[in-house]
Amino acid sequence: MIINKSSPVPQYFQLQTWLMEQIEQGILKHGVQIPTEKELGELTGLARATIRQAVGNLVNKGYLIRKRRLGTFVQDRQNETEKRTIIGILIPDIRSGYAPELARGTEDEAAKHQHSLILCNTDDLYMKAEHHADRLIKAAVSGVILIPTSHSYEKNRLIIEMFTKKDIPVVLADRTIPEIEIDHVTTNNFDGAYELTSYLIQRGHRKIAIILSERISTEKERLKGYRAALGDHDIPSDSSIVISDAGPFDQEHYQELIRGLLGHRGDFTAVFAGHDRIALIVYSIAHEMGLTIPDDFSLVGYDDLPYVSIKLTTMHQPIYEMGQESLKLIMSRIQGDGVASREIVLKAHLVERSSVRNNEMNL
Amino acid sequence: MIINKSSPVPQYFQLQTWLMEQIEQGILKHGVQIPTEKELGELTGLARATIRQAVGNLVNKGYLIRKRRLGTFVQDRQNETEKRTIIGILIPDIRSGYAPELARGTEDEAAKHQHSLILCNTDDLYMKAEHHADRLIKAAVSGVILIPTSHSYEKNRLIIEMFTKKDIPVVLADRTIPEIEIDHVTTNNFDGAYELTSYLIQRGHRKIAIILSERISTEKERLKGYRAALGDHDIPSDSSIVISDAGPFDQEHYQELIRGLLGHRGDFTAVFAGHDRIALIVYSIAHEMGLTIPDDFSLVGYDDLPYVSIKLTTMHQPIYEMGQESLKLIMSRIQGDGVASREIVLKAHLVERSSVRNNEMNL
DNA sequence: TGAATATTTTTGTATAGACAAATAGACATT
DNA sequence: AATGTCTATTTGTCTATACAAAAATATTCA
Repeated sequence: MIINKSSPVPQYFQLQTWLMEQIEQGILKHGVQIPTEKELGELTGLARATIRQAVGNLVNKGYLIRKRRLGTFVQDRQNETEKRTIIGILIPDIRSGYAPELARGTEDEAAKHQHSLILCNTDDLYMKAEHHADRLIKAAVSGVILIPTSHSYEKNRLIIEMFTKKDIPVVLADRTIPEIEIDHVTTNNFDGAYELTSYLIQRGHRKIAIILSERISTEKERLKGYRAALGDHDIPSDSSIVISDAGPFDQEHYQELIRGLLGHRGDFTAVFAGHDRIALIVYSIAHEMGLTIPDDFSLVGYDDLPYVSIKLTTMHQPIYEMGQESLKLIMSRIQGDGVASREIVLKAHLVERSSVRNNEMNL
Repeated sequence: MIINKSSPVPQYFQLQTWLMEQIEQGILKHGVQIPTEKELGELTGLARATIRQAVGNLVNKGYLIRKRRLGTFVQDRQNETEKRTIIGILIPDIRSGYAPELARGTEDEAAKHQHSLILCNTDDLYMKAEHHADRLIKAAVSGVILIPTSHSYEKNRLIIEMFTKKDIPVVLADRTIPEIEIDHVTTNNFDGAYELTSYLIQRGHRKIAIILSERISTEKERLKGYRAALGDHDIPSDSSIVISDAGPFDQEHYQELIRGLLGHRGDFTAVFAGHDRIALIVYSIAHEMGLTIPDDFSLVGYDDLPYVSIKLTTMHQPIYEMGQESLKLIMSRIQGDGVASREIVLKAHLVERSSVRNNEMNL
């Protein structure tokens, strides 16, 4: 190693750069002693003060550590990675649906890995999501769990790119985005809806109404499962009792749709609500109209939300586990897994309560 | 300023300390030029290299900034505060009760102030709380919102001290801790319970059962309000229908207690549930036993939890606002408000639904 | 053998002096 | 008025030297 005395770059800086390269290229590894100041003096022909300046700067930056009488040693710069122990979660609203359960599963798993969780509510708005993404990047999160919004796939992609540009791994939870290679965790929505629909059919229901929003990937799958089950049982689909474009969840809008549906009750004997919150609205509207469940019609939901006080037969989704698995994927990416994007599909299972009437004898 | 040449503490360190004190005591303010190296040399009698070492260290630490030809200036250490834009929230369980609403209010307000929110679930366990506190401190949060656990005031204090030792402001939300000077936000639990009890009395109820846990500060206040209302209406308290030591919320335990209470139904015409989750259990146990509300007995709750599908008359607590106000208190502390500890009391209001029967004619 | 002591090495602290580089501000030039 | 040049000042870089302090190692002594 030669110091260029005529270079405009300071000699201490030349030495400092040289040492840093050695460390970063792994030539000088953690714990290894670098030459003593005297030796460096002989090597470079520089005065000890100059050498001290170079080494001192690297000590300040955390690359080296000096030990009196023993020498100067290479330090593992674990500080940086140690500081970055935060994961972000972008969720539409922590108050709604399964969000608390998901957040809890994620946080518990994060805690196991000594990580913290930053909670961001997007309200399905691009502006808010962007704003949060910006701050998450500034906070140097080491990974992000995203529940894609139902509004625009394009916008979701933009958000994802904000992170991937900075090499921050992203995992999608529950919902997916088409045509994008990214780790994601879902449940078997098709199979679940198939099972749930078959359950209704087995209990003698042939006129099964359904209400959900096709625009959301999970509900789209459920609609497919519903149709497949009907088809396999040779039941023709009746489009008048299929509301598949209900749009993103909006209390009032759904109330209206459901009032409309319950208006011509002769057309169905059971209602498949796209998820439990829809089922709750169906229940309350039915109550309003003086109808009782399952006597006047049967009702099933999807999710198995906690703290639901009605006896709703529904598909239990392993939301807590979804949070856990999402975080595990993030952790494996953080630890440098370079494998292709992975998909984890968890299994939902039917929870039988008492919102479905057995109509078999009526057949 | 005199350097003690015979002191065992290095002279550069003496100078460095002196300069730092000047800055931290505000004698040398942001932007002010400190004496030039030459002047410091004359002042202290030290060699320039020694002075450079002292000043250099402070430059490294970010206290000073050197400008060639111009001199050395005091730097506002805003980097740190700029990076620290994270608030922690310690909550028993994000899934339960009003936690999501509180988290949402907090997060929205934090976003307004360009801050992020780290969510920590403690499960009311000291071990978990300590663990989270540790990591929040390492993550350099600039403030913490704590929902005290019901288990032990001592333990809560320990957690608070972990933060205050590091000058991290703490705000208590909802529940309070006695004998501790700290910012907190609550609702008027006494007045609310008084109003709610009076409401029942006005509707002809004189035998009002209550179930809650006195160990939780909020519920203790509610019990007092309940008793005050009874007293003011000259209704003697019947201890056989007062369950005030139900302990921290535990689904199964409460189910048992409520089954016991509903066993001797002649003793009361209304039940005051300490909070909505208790009310939901009362409702479902009543349902199990074939009782209907409000026909067989009346029921009121406290909280006004969202997504409750029964028509429960209850006190609406401004939980979202509580989250907002808590965060505002934190922000004012961050901005250096040194005032004495503050208490914000928000107002709850009665939400009349249909779980209370008007018994007035029966009197 | 084991404890006390001395030696040696390496970083830590400190001095004195020199020239380089940047630049605000004064001054000169176009 | 705009631009270029000079100057003084301050920090930036660098050398050479000296003694201090810590600590591993060798040596001495009881």
